[in-house]
Amino acid sequence: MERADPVSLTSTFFDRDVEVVARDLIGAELTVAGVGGIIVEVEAYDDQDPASHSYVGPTLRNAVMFGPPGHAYVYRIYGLHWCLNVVTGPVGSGSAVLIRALQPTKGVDAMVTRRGVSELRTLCAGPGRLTHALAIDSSHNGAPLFEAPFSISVQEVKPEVVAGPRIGISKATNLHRRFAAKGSAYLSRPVSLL
DNA sequence: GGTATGATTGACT
DNA sequence: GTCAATCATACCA
Repeated sequence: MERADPVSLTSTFFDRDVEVVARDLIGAELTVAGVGGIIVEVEAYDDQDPASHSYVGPTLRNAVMFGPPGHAYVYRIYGLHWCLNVVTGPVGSGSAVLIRALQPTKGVDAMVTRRGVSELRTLCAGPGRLTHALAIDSSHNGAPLFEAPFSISVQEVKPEVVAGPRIGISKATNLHRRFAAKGSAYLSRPVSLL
């Protein structure tokens, strides 16, 4: 049988508007050292967005967001979890896509061991869970996601994408900048219709 | 110098 | 449903 192979993404993919990249990332496969899965949930942020870390302009913490597209912005949240973002273009726009949930496909055993749970549904369902499962931490901050140990590739099947309000923020809740694979069982939470 | 606050999760009532 | 864990950053004195 014939089928197209997955296409690995390069830096140009990320050098576009943050919402466009966010939608296109749904259904792509993200792995770190061969461990990961299909991206099923993301959120978009930029420097015009009161809920974004980049809203206040460049600082030591968010410097990576204002750097080249395709690089990882990793930060600690609530003192105990890591969150993974992909910087998007153009350079200096302070925009990034928060990766919120994966459907596990590669290296499931390794992820189960790291997380200490075996249910696939919750293995990578949430930004903190996902980074734990893939062993992502501050050492990856600023690293290019289109080079080893990272890999992002577009799959042959593109899920239908739905949008809704973002999760866990108190500002700009009217913006529908959360994107998810419709009907996926691996989301951190169902997409609200608000 | 001190203090308030989160793009969260897991445990518990 | 409520709440503690735990710390880098931001902001105020």
